[in-house]
Amino acid sequence: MRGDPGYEDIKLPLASGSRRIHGSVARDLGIAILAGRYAPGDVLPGEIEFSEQLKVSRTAYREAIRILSAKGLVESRPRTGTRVTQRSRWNLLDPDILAWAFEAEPSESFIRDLFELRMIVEPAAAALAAERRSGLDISRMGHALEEMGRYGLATEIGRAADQSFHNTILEAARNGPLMALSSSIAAAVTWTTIFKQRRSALPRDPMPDHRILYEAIVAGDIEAARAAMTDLVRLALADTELSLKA
Amino acid sequence: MRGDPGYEDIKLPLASGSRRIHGSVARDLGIAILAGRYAPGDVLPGEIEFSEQLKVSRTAYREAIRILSAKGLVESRPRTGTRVTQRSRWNLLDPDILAWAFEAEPSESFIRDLFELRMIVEPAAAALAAERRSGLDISRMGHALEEMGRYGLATEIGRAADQSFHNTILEAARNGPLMALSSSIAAAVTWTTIFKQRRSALPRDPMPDHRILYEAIVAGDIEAARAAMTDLVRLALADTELSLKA
DNA sequence: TCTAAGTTATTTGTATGAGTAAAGAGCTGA
DNA sequence: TCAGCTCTTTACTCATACAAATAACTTAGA
Repeated sequence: MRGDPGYEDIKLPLASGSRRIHGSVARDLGIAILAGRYAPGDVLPGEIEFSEQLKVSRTAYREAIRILSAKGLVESRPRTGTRVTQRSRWNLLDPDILAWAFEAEPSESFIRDLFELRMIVEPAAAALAAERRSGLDISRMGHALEEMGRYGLATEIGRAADQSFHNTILEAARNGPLMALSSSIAAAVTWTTIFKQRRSALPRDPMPDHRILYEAIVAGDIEAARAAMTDLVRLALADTELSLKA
Repeated sequence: MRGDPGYEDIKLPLASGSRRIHGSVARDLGIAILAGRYAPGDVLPGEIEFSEQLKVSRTAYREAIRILSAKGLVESRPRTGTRVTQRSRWNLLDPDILAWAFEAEPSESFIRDLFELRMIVEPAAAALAAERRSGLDISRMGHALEEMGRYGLATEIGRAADQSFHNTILEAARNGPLMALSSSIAAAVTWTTIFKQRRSALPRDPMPDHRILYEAIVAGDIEAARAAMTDLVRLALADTELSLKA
């Protein structure tokens, strides 16, 4: 199923590959579902048969199914078996599901939907951050920005700084659920960034936009921060679309 | 822990109490964690000890832990045991977690955070819906609105219509991740609505605001839809704050 | 013939016990 | 002081048996 090299080599910050068997099985099945190899409504083979087929114990298999069930991908009942639920019941913002979706070659429309959501959420978060940021937030963002400038997005450490920059903004917004949402999206952004890097070098220097955003938040200028983040996401979308077509 | 009657009597649309043991244990522990009875960093008792204490088999207990782990609440490793993760790693937008949070008497700040997120997401969703709605969407919304007017929010069927109304808007926005986000929030909204109802009758007729929103979406007026939804959420927040203080 | 109650068979759910593998703690030697 | 080893605790995996739930079937009664 995955003769495709390259993915495994990328070290994710929170991928938590979790080499445990139940984790691997959940991951494999999750990817298969998101890839459409099991469609909503499909009934999986029975526990005994399927676990034998996967060469794992029934216990491990069942724990994998519990994981998928917790994320809304499947639903099991006695007698009827375990079936894939309707797509509308999937927790598409779950970090694992997003990661799996990107491993399964996400559709272009899915990526566009994610960017649409970013365009809604992140400017608002930036605005809140400009309103509520503390001195600590500012210094952290400054540090991240500096590292980002020094190493660039082509390096692991540079991407980590980018993530840290965005993450600090979301922390500064002081909103737990919003933070959770952003973490998920951030994971997806990481993947799209990697996508971009895999095709070609980034065609544009991302630093100026980041600096404008940073200045706006430091100044506490709410509307400027909102506008700067809007631009930033828009440009990221443009880059992504470019690399998808390329 | 909960001598407080009333919760169990409320029939939720998708509560899916799932009377299976692993589900109950996950629910109980999840509520305990969200209530702060187990704090981030705390280590749970060992599998054997804890499962005996809970009077369930290790199998069922472990499946419960897998569920919590899938939602980011806990993390288990050999030798270290199972510990509650940092709050920032929790999937606060997971429908189950939101439900558990409300069972655990959510803090006022948490509710405010949720409304803040609604204020960001739902007006944008309404705007998208005004842009993309189909005839089917319109007729569904109209039907829901009518039922809502007929039965009122004090009845089960009326609340279902309210949910259906909002749900259709989010469907009309044609964005999977946004839809998933909204479903989670919708669940929370259900709870806050019930909260409101428990204290006192709703002090204000919600229908006019809903009708204005409906008309805007039907007319395809993007900005009007955005504004109408903004008002609607703002009023809902005001009502909720009122009933929290009462 | 149709309906409703009861029965059966199939599938997931729960329990238990044995053994494996991972990872922190402590020891040992340089 | 520190690198490496052993030890021990803990979750992880496996196999097996049995229980519970429920869709499908069967049968009794009208």
